[in-house]
Order: sequence, then structure tokens, then C-alpha cells
Amino acid sequence: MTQAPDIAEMPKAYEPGKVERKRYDFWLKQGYFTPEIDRKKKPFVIIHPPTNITGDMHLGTAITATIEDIMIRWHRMLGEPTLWLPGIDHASIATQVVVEKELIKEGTSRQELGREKFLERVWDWANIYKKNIVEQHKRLGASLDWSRLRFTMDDAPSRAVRTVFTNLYKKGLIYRGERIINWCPRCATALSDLEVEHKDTNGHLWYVNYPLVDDKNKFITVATTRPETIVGDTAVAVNPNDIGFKKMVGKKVLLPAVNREIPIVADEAVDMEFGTGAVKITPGHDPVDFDVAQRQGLPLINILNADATMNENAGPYNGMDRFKAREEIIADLTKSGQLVKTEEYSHSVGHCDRCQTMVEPLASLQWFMKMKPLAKPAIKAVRNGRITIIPERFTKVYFNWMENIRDWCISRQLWWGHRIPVWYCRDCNEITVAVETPTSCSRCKSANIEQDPDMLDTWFSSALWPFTTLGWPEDTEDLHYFYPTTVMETGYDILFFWVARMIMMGLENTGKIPFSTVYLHGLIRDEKGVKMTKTKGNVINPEIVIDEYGTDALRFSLLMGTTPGNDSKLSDAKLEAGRNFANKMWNATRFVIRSLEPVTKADNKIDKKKLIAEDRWILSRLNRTLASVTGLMEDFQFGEAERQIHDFLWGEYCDWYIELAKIRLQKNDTSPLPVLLHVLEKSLRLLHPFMPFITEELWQNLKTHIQGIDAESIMVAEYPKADKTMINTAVEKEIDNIIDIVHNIRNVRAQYKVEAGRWVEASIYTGESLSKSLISYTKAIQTLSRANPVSFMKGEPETGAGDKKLVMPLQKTTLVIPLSSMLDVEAEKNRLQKELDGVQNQVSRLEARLQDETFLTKAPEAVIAKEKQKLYTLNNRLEKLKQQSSKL
RNA sequence: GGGCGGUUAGCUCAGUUGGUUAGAGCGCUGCGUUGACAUCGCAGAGGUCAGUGGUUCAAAUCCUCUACCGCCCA
Repeated sequence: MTQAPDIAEMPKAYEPGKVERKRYDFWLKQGYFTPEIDRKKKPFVIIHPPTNITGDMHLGTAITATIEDIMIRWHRMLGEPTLWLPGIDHASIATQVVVEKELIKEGTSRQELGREKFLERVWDWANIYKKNIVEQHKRLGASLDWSRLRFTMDDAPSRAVRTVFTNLYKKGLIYRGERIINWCPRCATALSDLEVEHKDTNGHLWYVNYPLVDDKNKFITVATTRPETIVGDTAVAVNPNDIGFKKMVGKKVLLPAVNREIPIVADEAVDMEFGTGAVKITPGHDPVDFDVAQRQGLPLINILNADATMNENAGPYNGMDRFKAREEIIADLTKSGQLVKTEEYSHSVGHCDRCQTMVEPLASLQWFMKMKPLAKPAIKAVRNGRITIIPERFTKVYFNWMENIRDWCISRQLWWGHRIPVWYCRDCNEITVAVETPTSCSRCKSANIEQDPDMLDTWFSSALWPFTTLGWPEDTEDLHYFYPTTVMETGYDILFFWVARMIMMGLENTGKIPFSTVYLHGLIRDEKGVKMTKTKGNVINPEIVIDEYGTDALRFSLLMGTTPGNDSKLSDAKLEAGRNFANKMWNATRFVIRSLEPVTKADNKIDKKKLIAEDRWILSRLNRTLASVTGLMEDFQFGEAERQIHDFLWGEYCDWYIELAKIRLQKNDTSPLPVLLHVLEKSLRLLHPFMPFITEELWQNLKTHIQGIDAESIMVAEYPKADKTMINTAVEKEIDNIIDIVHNIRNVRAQYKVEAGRWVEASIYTGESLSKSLISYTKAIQTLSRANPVSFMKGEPETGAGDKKLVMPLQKTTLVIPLSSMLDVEAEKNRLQKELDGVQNQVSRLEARLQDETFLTKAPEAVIAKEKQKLYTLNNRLEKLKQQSSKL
């Protein structure tokens, strides 16, 4: 009895905490996460979108890891060399914001610390969070190849960043210029368009009179939402087609507050419908005005300091905060009578994505990437199908953005990140751009050079991630074998940030697409459908969830009921469903193991000759599920695949097959054990990518009792394939028939409130034929529906008046139960009437259809035959129901 | 202003080439502690698939318009 599968070894409920760490360590030790390069095979590769170091894991991390791990584990089990490469992102601006907040709490600041000390602090932070990220992914069961872990600030990726910058600069695709950029006064840096969040804001439209220089009694009235920028105006503009203003063009007006003379110009860009039709032009602080100024040759005045206080160009408002200046200037204009009208006005205002501070458009000297030439091949790659985006509708979003792409501001006035590899010569002003830090100016050879103090946008390095992680620009074996990668999986919210730029950079730098499929998942929201954010305090920490429910439950519930690209909500109810399913599997396995003979090792090989109907039924259902799930996985329908596995295991294997098997185990009949084991073992493999821990635990448990399983771990065992020869529609119908009978006897019992312990009598009439197989289920029907005696009869029941019997026409048989112990006639009348109505309804519909000439001529013959058959069956049933009803 | 998505049971959502009586989980009602599982079992109630018009023999599914909700871009 030493190797007896003692049930005491398996506790009554699944305890994930005792399993997860142990199993993960085992996988790690075995080295399963690191692929073997096999040139004969095509690898499956996912570069994990780098997790950023700003804080702890959130559900976005969890859903990404879960979906990718499902794909990875699945392909690994299919025998493909499978690489899932983990990455960590330095998140330049976001990290700097968090660390600065810490400093403020300590009563200091980055300026006070100085650049070097500040960077030490950030590195400390980064090192802590790098560790956390790795640990958290391990808890999620992520089978990432940790031997290839990359951090964006590592030497190799950093060198790759400088290489790309240098190459693109040389090709003229990176340039330095003065443009309107988005300036965050709190972060004190430029931002790209994508990092600005537009919010509809209720503001005002102020109408201000600008007096004409040559006639102080005449005015031109302009409308503005930002009166504080008046001091930066260098013109007033009207539309050249605006007849009302025609005579004004060319004249000069006197700017309020600073008393500067500025011209009235005509420009097509002016919207005649807006305000009075005359607008103020502030080229230093408005993108449209900037363009007007370029066209009209107008000067440009910057009125703001980096912290958004007014500067010396603002005259009397110098030194004031921008909002204070607005109040003051309105007060002054009111006093002077130049403010003629104020309207409520709703408009969209940009805010910093990271700190929510109101952004200032600002003319500034920055580095930009020219995007149009890069976008062109990237559009083509998707258009001609070399890259597929799933779900398909995002293809349109991608095209729309790419076709209207604008140059990307890539420089940031930050301290943490990749420093721009540009050196300015103090002697000859030459710009030196280089991968290696130069010691002298490339032109005059002076050593008096200074590096650009700015950093690159974080997303610059992210865009290179699919190839820099594999060693580019070095010609490595990894790059050869694993690039282009297979799938880029991420949330749809960063389609532009990541995916689009990765495609452009991949094509530009490697000449190849970086991946062939883009799979976009939806966002996880809270129970009420609100996006989770730290400020709202509705963030769910996955680690707490794992502690309470287990990793597999979390993974299961994250996918439950989801479809590609659609948002989903996470709730305790879903987590409980996941936990319960895990527990159900635990106990099903516990039952199977307990049922085995203690001494011998059982066989899960199937001897087709020994199979009885229910065996062939569950095998048919299994293989149907396998085929369906495989199709869904190939189609990226993981939520639906998961649901089908769940329904098969719970609704068919546990609810029916195990229950039927129990009867055979008692009877000492042909043993159900081989099939019981066979189906369970395969199902665990089927489920493994979704719920890796519990499936491994149970599979290992099972393995000690089964002969001939070679794999050391479920994660390297073969993913089950459907055997279509096992699919058997006839036998499925046969067992459905049994289920139908059991179902109806149980139903009657419940309806008539028959006591649990009481047996009812049942006769089953089978019409023309009475199969032996059906009779062999007598015992099963007895046990499952608590009916005895159960007898089978050929033909139809004879119904005489006064018979106290329930006669229930089922799908294929007629069930007869003596009413003797079930006396609630009213309830039965109601039930019958309801059923009668239902069937009558269907019959009417079918009759109508079958009398319809067009249907009869246009529908395929098979369909017509099917409908006729249906009608025939229904009419029979209807007839029987009527008889039954008349008797009551 | 342009584009996209959603509207199916009380709640959260599936329903992918149009074709049995539209499904699941949770919730609800009733019954149930016979050795896998009360993190469970059995049974039940609950839906004119947002509205409108159309295509079709046949529409939750395809097309038109409308309403409401959400998102993205400008």
C-alpha cells in the first residue's frame, strides 16, 4: 500500500498557495522557458511589451501576461521553439514624475539634489522595481525566458538607440527646429502630441477691442479664449474673403496692455464664423497662429517662462502665474472699456498625460523625427497583408493615424532616460552626432564641445524593442532566428505609441516587418466600468487577488466572457467563478484518483472494442471540443475557447460522465477508468495554457497513477489534437436521449414535490425500435433520477380514459409515470398547457413555412427535408400532449 | 468636425461565414449533508436580441435611418 493514492494526500479544496511557487520553481529549474534554436523549425516569438518601472503591477500587466502566456504555452506544447522575451521600460517622464514626488515628500527637489545625485536616486528606484516586476510576472505564472531579460537602459539597447538616432540624423529623418510643441509646465519638458490628453473644458470667449492706430475712435474686435496671450500678439488676422473687414487689412492696431503696434493681415486660415471673424495672432503660443506667422512673415514672441509664469515680454504682468495674469488682464481691459463682451464657451484643452497639468503650446527649439517617409512603408505593410491587425477594425484606426501623421517631437527636458547623442561645438557651432561619445568637434576638431542636455522620448527606445532585444545592431544568432517575431500583443490604447512606431522603426532599421500579427486586447475596468486609475483609488492589485483566489482563478476570470479588443470588467463574482472552476477540477481529479485500484498503475489507453455508449459519447464530445478549441485559439478567441473547455469539463465530464461512471464502478462492470483517465488527462493539457498551476499539479498527480506518460511536465507535453474519427453524432444523440429522460423524471419529481428519498415508477416507450443500448441504461436512469422500477417498452403507451398516469412525450421517447403518488393535478395542467402552447407555436410556424411556395422552391432540399422531419416529430408530440391534457 | 465600438435574461457578457426551442457566469426561487466537490448537486423562473424601414424562403446575425452610451482622432 506504499504507493496507494490515498485521498488524504489531496485536501478537499484546492489550495493554490501551496502549489504555485513550487511548480514555478520546478519549471524554472528545468529550463523550460528558454527555447532551443532549431533551424529546421519555425519559431513562435512574442517580445513582451516592456513593463514600466513606475509602480506595482496592475491588471493591465496581468491581462497582457495572461494572454501572451496562453499563446506561448500553447505553441510550446505544439512543439515549436517558443520565445517569450521579457522587458522592462525606464519610462523616462513617468518615472521622473514619481521620484520627484518622493523628493517633495522629503522636502527636497531634483534641482536641489543636482543631476548626478538625482540619477542615483532614480537608479535605486529602478533596481527595486525591476525586481518587483520580475517577481510579479512569476506569480502570474508567466513562462518568460528570464535568461533574455532586457531593460531599456541596458548598454546594448542604449547603444541601439544612439545608433538609430545617428542613422536617421544622417538620412535627414531627424532634425532640429523651432516648432510649436506641447509644453508641460510642471514637468518642464516638451511632450509629443500623443502624450497630451484633450479635455472638454467650460471656458469663456472674451471679445476685446483693439483700437486702430490711425483712428483711435475705431476698433477691431477680436474674440479669444486666452486673453493672457494678448501680450504675445504680433498681428490681427481676418479672412481675405470677409467683405466686412476688407478695408481694415493693412492697417495697424494698438495692442492693449503693452501698447505695441501690430498689423491687420489677411489669411485663409481664419474662420469667418468664429467670434467676430477677426482673430488675434500669437505665433509663439498657438500652432495655427504659428503657421499664419510663417506665411505672413510675422515675428514671434515668447511670453512664458518654463514654469508657465509670464516673462519680461509680458510687460506689467511679468512674473505672474499664467492664470493670475489672465485675471489681471481681464480686470484691466474691463477698466479701460476694451472688454466688450464675455460668452460662455466650451473648448478642448490639452493636459499632460502624466501629471494632468494644463499644457502650453509653445514655440521651442527641439529635435523632431520626420514621420511621413517612415509611415509610407509601414502603411503598405499592413495594406498588403504582411502584417495583420486583430481585431480587424483597428486597421482603419491605424491607417487613419498613419496617413495624417505629423512630425514627432522626440526631445525631452528631462534627466532620466537616453541622452540625445548630439554634441555642440562652442567654437564653430557645428553639430556632432555620434554613437560613441566624441572627444572633439567633427568639423573643427575643437575639444570645446558640449552634449545636448536633453533626453529622448521613452517611446523612441520602445519603438526599437522588437529588434534591439534580440541584439541589433549586432548580427546575432537570436536576431537571425527569432526576427521577425510572430505576435505583438498589447492593449489597443497604445496602438500608436508602440505598435505603429515599432512597425515604422522595424522596417526602417532592419528592412523587415517586426512582427506579422498585432493582437490588441481591451482594457480592464472596475465593476462599474470605470477605468482604473491610482487617483480614483479603484485599482485592483493583482497580487492581493492572487493571495485570495489563486493565480489560475485570476487568469481565468480576466479572460472570461471577453472578445478581442473589447473592454471588460473584473468583479469578485468573476473571480469566484474562476476559483470555483479550479476547485471543481481539483475534486474531479481527486475522485478519479480515488477510484483507481491502489496497487496497479492504471491504463489510459483506449481499447475501442471495449467502449460502451457513454464512453464513445464523452470521447466524441472531447474531440469535438478539441477541434473547436483549436480553431478558436488559431483565431485568437481565447475567451470563447476558455468557455468551451469550462463547459465541457463541468457540464459534460463532471455532470454526466463521472456520474454515469460511478454506477459502473459500483457494478464492477466494464471499467470506465481508462476513459475517465484518458479524458481527464487530455483535458488538463487542453486547459493548461489558461490555468497553468492547477493543471500541472493535477497532471503530475495523475501521472504517478498512469502508465506510459513520458513528459516530465504538462507544459512540455503535447497539446491534444482532435481525432475526428472519434466524433460520433449518433452516439451523442443516444446519450442525449438518456439525459433527456433523466432530466424529465427529475423535473417531474421537482414539480410534484416528491420527497428526496422516494422512488417513482417510470415506463419508457420507445416507438418503433427498442435498442439494447437504451435498455442497458436502465440502471443509470434509475440511479440518476431515483426511479424504480424503470421499464422499457416498444410502441406507444395506450391511454384509456381515467388512467392516472403522466404521459410525457420527449424528444425520441415517451415517458410514463403513474400519478399515484403525485397528486397536484392543477400544477400538471398548467405545465402541460405551457408545453402545449410552446409546441403549437412551433408547429404553426413550421406549417406556415412549409406551405410557403418561395421557401419550397428556394431553400436547399436538405433544409426542407429537415423542416418536414421536424414538423412530423412535433406533430406527434403535440398529439400526445393533447391526449394527456384531455385526460386531466 | 471625422472615425470606431456598444445597446441580447435582474447584473456582467458570449453568440465570426444568416438556418433546431438565443446561451454562460453571477443573482433569484424551491429542494437537497447517500463517500469528488456546499468553492457543491438537482430543478425552476426570467429575453417582442434599443427602435425603424429594408434585403432574404429564413435576420440577434446583412443593409438604411434614428435614439442613447462609450472611446479615438482633430
